[in-house]
Amino acid sequence: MESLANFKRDIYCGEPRMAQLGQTLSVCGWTQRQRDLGSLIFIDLRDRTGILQLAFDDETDRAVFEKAASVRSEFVLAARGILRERSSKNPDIPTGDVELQVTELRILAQSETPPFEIIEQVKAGELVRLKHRYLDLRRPELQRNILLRHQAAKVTRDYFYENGFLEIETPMLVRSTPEGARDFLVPSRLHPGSFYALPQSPQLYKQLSMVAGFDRYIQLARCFRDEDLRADRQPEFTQVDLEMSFVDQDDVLDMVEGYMARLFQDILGRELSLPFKRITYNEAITRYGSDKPDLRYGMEIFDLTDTVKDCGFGVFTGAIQSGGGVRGIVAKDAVSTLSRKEIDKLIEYIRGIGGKGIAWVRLSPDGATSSFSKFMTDEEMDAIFQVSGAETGDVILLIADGSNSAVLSQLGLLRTETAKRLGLTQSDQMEPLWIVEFPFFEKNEETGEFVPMHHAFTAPMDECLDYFEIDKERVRAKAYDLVLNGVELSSGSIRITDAALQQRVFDALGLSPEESKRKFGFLLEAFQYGPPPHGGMGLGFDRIVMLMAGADSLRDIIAFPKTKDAAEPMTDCPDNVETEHLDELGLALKA
RNA sequence: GGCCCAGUAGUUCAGUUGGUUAGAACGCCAGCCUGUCACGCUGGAGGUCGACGGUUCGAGCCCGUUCUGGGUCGCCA
Repeated sequence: MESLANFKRDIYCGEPRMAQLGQTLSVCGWTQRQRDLGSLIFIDLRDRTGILQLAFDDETDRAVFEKAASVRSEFVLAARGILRERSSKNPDIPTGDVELQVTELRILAQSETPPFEIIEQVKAGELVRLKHRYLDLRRPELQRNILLRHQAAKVTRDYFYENGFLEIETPMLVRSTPEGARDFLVPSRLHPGSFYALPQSPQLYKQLSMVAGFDRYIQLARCFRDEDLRADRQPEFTQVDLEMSFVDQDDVLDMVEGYMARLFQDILGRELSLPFKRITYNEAITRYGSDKPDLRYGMEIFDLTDTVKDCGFGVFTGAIQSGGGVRGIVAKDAVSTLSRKEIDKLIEYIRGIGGKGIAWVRLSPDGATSSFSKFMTDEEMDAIFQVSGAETGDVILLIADGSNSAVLSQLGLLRTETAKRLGLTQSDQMEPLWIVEFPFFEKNEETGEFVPMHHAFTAPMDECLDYFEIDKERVRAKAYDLVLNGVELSSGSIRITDAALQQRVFDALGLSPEESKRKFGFLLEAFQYGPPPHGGMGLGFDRIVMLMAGADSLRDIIAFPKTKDAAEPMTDCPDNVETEHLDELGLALKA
């Protein structure tokens, strides 16, 4: 190992060009590859900007040459030399016209042979890469993603700062709230038996910042939720959290649309056309069976309930008689992709999510085949074709269930799954969409209780105030979600600032005055001192970066992510702690 | 918590109806090589077949349990 003394890097590996020919340059980096041709050695030196070829030949000092011969993959080198033109050029890399004829070489660090190759098209599995995350991060793909994330963070701050937002840090140690997701708890040493929670979002603090008069707040906030993971869900994540005073819904949506447009323009050079489409929650559910539909493809849901209510197929009539219905989607030009075997897989998928099955029609050019036509008259089948709008080459997929909401949610998932199988989700089109007019209440199917769909401080729509006590399911909220290509990117709302209205909400939720005071007293108290009308939202920064990077998983755009069960293989976290440590916290583990 | 998929050399994988000494590619090590850039050529090393138990004369292969990783539903803004 050699020292860096009296060596000063003056250029990154990815930068040298023909313009610098003849100059003496100093570079530092990692050995991508060493090629020893006998009396000629090449080393590809890599840093975060790219690769530069170092050349050693008979003009090289013998000791330097032998040192170059000893270099192996991922050795850290400092090299000084003269930039010269290559005799045979490499058009595949930006520095491919030049190479550094090395006169001085230092091996700053050696390296074990890495457990996997540091290359773009890595073949190693997730686990081995996560165990050596610092090596995986050296790969160009992850280097690009982390750089992209950095740029996105910068554009985010630029945009909101330019629009008068203040960045305010909110606490990481907060009061636990029983609502919503599970909290990560942090035991308090100074208050044995008491716990902090890590914030699920800075919701209450940003509202208090509005009461404090900061008017516009922004934070790239770390948030924590102790729930099961998915490809697009990590236990800790970053939210572009914002709140604005003296605004109504449209002001917030406009501000966020401007942000998204700026982000995509500045970073990807892509134009998002404004304003974004808006549809209501009810419309989204009826047309797409989802509150986060992917609009890159159609496949809208149609209703066959009336058409088949008197047909001879018991599955259909049975569902309708028990209060449900029959609806379906048409997969355009899918007859070759959706063979009977493939449809069987879809049926299996539907059963996996609690459905009973799929009734289908394949309209192949040499005649239609169907799982249920033998129960139907020709006229009834024609009516189905009519309503569905299906044509030759299409496949009709139908779901019948005794509950309409089950029909719709199954079709929503089936629509997504079918699109995946048809390759419709490969498109790099961007289809942003606002979902507005969310229901205020959501009925818990098990307990029958009404809970807020968003949260208890969400303002109801003005025209819904009359239904609060008489028809809860009819109350809609000034709550909105931003969806991009089927991914929920953000949600927000206008907040309640009127004490009397807030009390009506608590009453409707069955929260006693004592209970609401105990849980949210500080907020209610603050609202007695002149709260400005305000609203805002929280955008999933990780998901936005994921979409911009074209990544399939959040793990690809977070430097040090967790695995599916919220562990980190590299540091073996979480881990046990010493008994003394627990004692100090007044904690004991269950045997 | 449910369902599905995967686990064999450092890595990615193959491994026949259960049958002798478990293979390939890349990587690694050594030698040769003056224009390579996924250098080339020659040779070599490298395995608790995730773990435990069972069936069998005999298990990488069959059965059970379990661990690990991934996807998904529930859950979750």
